[in-house]
Amino acid sequence: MPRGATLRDVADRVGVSPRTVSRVVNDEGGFSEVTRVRVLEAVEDLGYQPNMLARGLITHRSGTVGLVGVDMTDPFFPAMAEGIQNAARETGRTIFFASNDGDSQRQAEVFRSLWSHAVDGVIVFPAPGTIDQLAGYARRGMPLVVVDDIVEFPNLASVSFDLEDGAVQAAQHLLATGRRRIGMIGSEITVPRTRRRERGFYQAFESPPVGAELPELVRVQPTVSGGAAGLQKLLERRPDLDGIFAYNDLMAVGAMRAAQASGYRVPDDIAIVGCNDIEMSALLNPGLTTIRLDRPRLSAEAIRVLHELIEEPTSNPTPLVLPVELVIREST
Amino acid sequence: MPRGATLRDVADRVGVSPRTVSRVVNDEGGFSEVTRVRVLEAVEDLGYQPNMLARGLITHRSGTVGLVGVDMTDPFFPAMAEGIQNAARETGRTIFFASNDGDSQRQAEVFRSLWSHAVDGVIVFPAPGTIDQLAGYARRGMPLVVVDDIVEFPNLASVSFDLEDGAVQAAQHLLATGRRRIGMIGSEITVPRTRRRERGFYQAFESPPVGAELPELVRVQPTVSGGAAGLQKLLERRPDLDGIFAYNDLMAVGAMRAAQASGYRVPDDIAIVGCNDIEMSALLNPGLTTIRLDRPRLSAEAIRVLHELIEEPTSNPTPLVLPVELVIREST
DNA sequence: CTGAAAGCGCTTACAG
DNA sequence: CTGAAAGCGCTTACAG
Repeated sequence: MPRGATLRDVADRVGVSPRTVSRVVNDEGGFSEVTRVRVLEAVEDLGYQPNMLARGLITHRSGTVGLVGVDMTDPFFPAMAEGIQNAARETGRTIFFASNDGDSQRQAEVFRSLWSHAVDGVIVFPAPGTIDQLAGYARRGMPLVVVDDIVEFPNLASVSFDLEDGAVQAAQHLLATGRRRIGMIGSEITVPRTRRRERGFYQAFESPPVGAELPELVRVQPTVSGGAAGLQKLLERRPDLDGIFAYNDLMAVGAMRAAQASGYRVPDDIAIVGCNDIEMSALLNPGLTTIRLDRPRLSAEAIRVLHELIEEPTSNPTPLVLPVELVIREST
Repeated sequence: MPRGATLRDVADRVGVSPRTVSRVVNDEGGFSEVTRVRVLEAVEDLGYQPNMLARGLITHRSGTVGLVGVDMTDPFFPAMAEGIQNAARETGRTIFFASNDGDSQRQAEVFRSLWSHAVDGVIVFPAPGTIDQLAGYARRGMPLVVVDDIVEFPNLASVSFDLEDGAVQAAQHLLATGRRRIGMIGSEITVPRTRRRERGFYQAFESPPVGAELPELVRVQPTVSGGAAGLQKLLERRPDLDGIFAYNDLMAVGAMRAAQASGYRVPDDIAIVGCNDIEMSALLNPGLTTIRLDRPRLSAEAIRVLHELIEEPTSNPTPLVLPVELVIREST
């Protein structure tokens, strides 16, 4: 941490008090045009940059926002993080970034650190089972936005995608295109958001078309290899399976490769629908039919809601749930 | 930015001076066991967390490190960022994250902000043409590590991959597997690192096998659609092309899809080699032969070198260039 | 082993 | 329109 010019350095050069420089730098008004020009010249000459540490100590605004993801290598995450980072910059805030690795302990460490650094607020993709932990920070006055989950708590907002409906759309699409023996490869991580996707999936079978059989469900790790394992399990139960809905696109890819390796053709023998529409999905062969999430929209809403919370900490915002859309490609 | 318990709150509760609490919290020694226990109890009870803003103001160590990427949605980046973030956490530092979008102006904004927040150092994937900008910050005392480029400057280290050799390996592999009419799809962004890859590519043709023709080169945007356009351009020049080396995997995917769309079989008619080994490359059909970069290694080295620079700001580190490896899959 | 004083670089509240 | 004083929450340098 190098030392640059200070308010006093600028003041000494111009021959005014630090208070006057502060007024000009923050454009508070109450100074003459001559003073303004001379101060700004000195600021330029000395390369003065205000020290946010000193400013934050007084104003209780550090100009920083925490972004806590699960794992940056999740292909769903980077586009969201990029959007959040851009939106934050436009409001003059810088992003602290950290991963919780889906682990409650690690998330606790991360929040301790963010608290120490006096962040103005945090956007978090919560580790499973950490809502109480988060609510604790919200109670202590930290503005918090939970992404990808539906939570109601004072000083804590939540924004998420309507993936219950996404699962309905996926299953209905499989049924509408003539599939009758359908399986879902779900996630073995048991949190409300995984359960919602399963609920939507089953909901589509409440008034099934003629000939549709009861759907199958397996739960595996939400990874490529998990998806492959899930497909194997489903085929053991039911070798004549003709449609798959996977919890996410990575699992769908795994299932697709495993099906092809077992001699099934996609989509001729088995149709596959994923979820998330990650960048890779359009580039696969065959292209993956999936549920598209408007990630730029979620990024923008998350930052917007967080800023509202920062300005008005007592408000009790209602959870925001964004619509999703089926994208049909060659895998169905 | 909420207000938590302060050193004084803890001191008042125990009945000692803030100075004593400071000693215990920082484990400086010079206190009795009784005092230690009572202070730590009070710290626990009050949920005291040191304010890094106040501490940083005095110590000139903020406990933060900047990570400046080009664009988080570049599939090469997230695994690196995750590694850097984990390594930083182990040394008790938190990451400020920002993208420069490959733009010099934006990078300048980002650095102004990082300077204001008094980062202890920065790891940067530089925007094209910004070495002078970065050298300026290094000169002002900011420890800096440049990734993916070779730079020599006081107080500034650089770590990168030997992609000149990677290009040699790629071209030699194409030649060794019998390809004779080979093209390279290069990047239109003109910086030393793109030129190095082209140099390596040509180097492999300095003593070519019998029948090998002079290679072709086109330069396009380093994206999927750029790769597709690049392949079209190469085929216009030379419809009997039988081997391609692409600047990165995204371009290789674009070239692969474009070749297939034009009726060429991969690898039967045209073999394709990419570069970077992003996660997607193993999941394509056919799987992409490419140059693997040891990203965890680079992350670890970047943080290690940065910490050395933070401890010893005057040292003049030699650029670190890491070896790379060809990964053969079905596209060749 | 412990504490009073000064000060990091700013802003707030006040006086002129 | 301008400035002197106090203080944010800590650490440093010193005294006892």
